[in-house]
Amino acid sequence: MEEEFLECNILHEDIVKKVKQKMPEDAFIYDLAELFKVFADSTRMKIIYALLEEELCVCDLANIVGTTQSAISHQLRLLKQSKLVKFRREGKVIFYSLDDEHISQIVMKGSEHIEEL
Amino acid sequence: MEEEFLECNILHEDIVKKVKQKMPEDAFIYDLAELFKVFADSTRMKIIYALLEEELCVCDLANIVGTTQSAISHQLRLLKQSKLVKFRREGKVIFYSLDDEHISQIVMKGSEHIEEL
DNA sequence: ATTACATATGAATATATGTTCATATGTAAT
DNA sequence: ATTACATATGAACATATATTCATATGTAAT
Repeated sequence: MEEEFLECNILHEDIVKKVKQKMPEDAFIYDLAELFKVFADSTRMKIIYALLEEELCVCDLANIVGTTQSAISHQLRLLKQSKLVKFRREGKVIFYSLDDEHISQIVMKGSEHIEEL
Repeated sequence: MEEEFLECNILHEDIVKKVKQKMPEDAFIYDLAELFKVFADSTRMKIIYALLEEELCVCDLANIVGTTQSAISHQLRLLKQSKLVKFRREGKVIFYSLDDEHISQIVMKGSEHIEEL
């Protein structure tokens, strides 16, 4: 017959306090999640794997990944915004390549986890 | 006046062929993207950071993360499905903890990238 | 058995996100 | 200037996903 709305009491107050102190800032967590979002799509992951091998133009990427030029171009924009790829122009063709050594490390750690399942 | 719909010719055939051979299977890429999806949400990232410190129950997680018990519970289900957390029951309380050493490594690599921007 | 409470879960809603289509931009060649 | 083509981009659409709300389940205590 209780009329309370106790969503959730703290069960272990000291532990909660301790963990809260060690938590990173919200903005940091947000940025980190944003970074992992880039890896969280199979089209982008294919692009990344392709670029791990070779500097590639948009058109070749579309062929390798198996989708349209437009889709690749949209995804490259996200990768650019996250500073994961860089590019250079050569006439009409634009070549993309990976911009950061962490990328392969992140991908490798992820694939280790997958392979051990 | 051309009536062709050349979406995208292969520009560098030899390179495309070479990179294609080195590409992982689609299923692997898909699984990898699925894994990174788990890290690609700030609520789950907060849960992960909290669990890096300490084994925690759902209720305490809700307080630390700053959301409802239900939201935490839903997210823990995803983390369970990806084999990233394990749990043990102690009476009414269920304690969650990280299930894999790769998790901290993946998070650390990601945060290195963030911090260098 | 009934009450309390920690957790789980289904359905609904709102929002985010990827692809497609049409079109624009930029560069080179004629 | 005009044509060709590699790439970029805006809008529309479809799908995925996170949270909320209500409610169910499981455990312990009375």
